[in-house]
Amino acid sequence: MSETIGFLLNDAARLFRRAFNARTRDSGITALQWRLLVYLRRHEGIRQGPLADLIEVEPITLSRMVDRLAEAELVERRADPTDRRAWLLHLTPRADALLDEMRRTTDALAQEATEGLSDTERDQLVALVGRVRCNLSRRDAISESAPKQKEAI
Amino acid sequence: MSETIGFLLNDAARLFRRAFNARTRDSGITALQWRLLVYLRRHEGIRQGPLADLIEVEPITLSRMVDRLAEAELVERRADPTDRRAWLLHLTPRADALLDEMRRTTDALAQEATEGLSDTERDQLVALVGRVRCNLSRRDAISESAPKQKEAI
DNA sequence: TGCATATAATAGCAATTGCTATTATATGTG
DNA sequence: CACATATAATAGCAATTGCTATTATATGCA
Repeated sequence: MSETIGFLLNDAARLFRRAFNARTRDSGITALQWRLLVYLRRHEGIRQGPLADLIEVEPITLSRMVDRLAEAELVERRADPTDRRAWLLHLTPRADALLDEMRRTTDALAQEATEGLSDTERDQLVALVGRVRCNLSRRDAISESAPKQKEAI
Repeated sequence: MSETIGFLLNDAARLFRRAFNARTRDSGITALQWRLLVYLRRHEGIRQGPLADLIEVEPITLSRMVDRLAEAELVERRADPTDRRAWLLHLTPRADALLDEMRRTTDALAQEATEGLSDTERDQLVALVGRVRCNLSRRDAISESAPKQKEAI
């Protein structure tokens, strides 16, 4: 009654991030960097701007994250042959190995998070949260188009 | 299959925060500050340290958040009569009014987030996410007790 | 009581993030 | 082709956060 679904989702997500960070502290990357790598694996060769949209940070923030990940030899910037302003991002073999390892961690964590839930309930949970995400991301796209227009002449 | 529940929860929570921030931009407070106020309403007269634990930021961070909220006349620090080191935190009437207004916003947002879900499905969602939160928060308490011990003599 | 230790809050510093402006390059239009 | 406008990425600055150290006060124990 006094707990909105938003509050609950945020709590659960924060606890998940915290548990993730506690388990991967020695790997040297954060939950946000992990997020970047996961999306990059799904979109090898993507440019910085679109990847910034995907992980929902500002382009300049992504640029600096990539600086650090390139320094750590997890991400590689390659020149875009079709546009000399742009970089194409690629994972290094080291990142692949790291992600495989992380995958085991997140699987174990997901298991712990859903302890006591039946298989059916797990499926329901994933389906329901997925629908919420879908609802919010549609809304988001709508409400975001407005601020993006310049102040009219 | 490639979406862990952690990823999903984080996506949904982030989209929720973003929608919240978009709708409350002119109120002048952020989602994190709102979180502080909500917990404070439930624990009027709490000290800074325990409140920092509740909203899961460092004590120094909470101290500075309270600086700003006191400046905005939303929170009031009162001396603790039983311990001269401590402050007791209280909401101002302004904060009460703000929270009531926010409540309408979050209710509407929760409605939008769960659009297309039946009442039963909504209840299931809240129950399932609640169980996940409970699982993770138990884990958390355990894994946190370890780092807290000093390096043994 | 007297002193070592614990606790509540805060300050200094470093790291990270976003806003705004800037640079380099691409694209559209006459 | 020439020039205005758009786009990809980055730099400067300000705000926020956490780590570590510090100050003031409280508590436990001889």
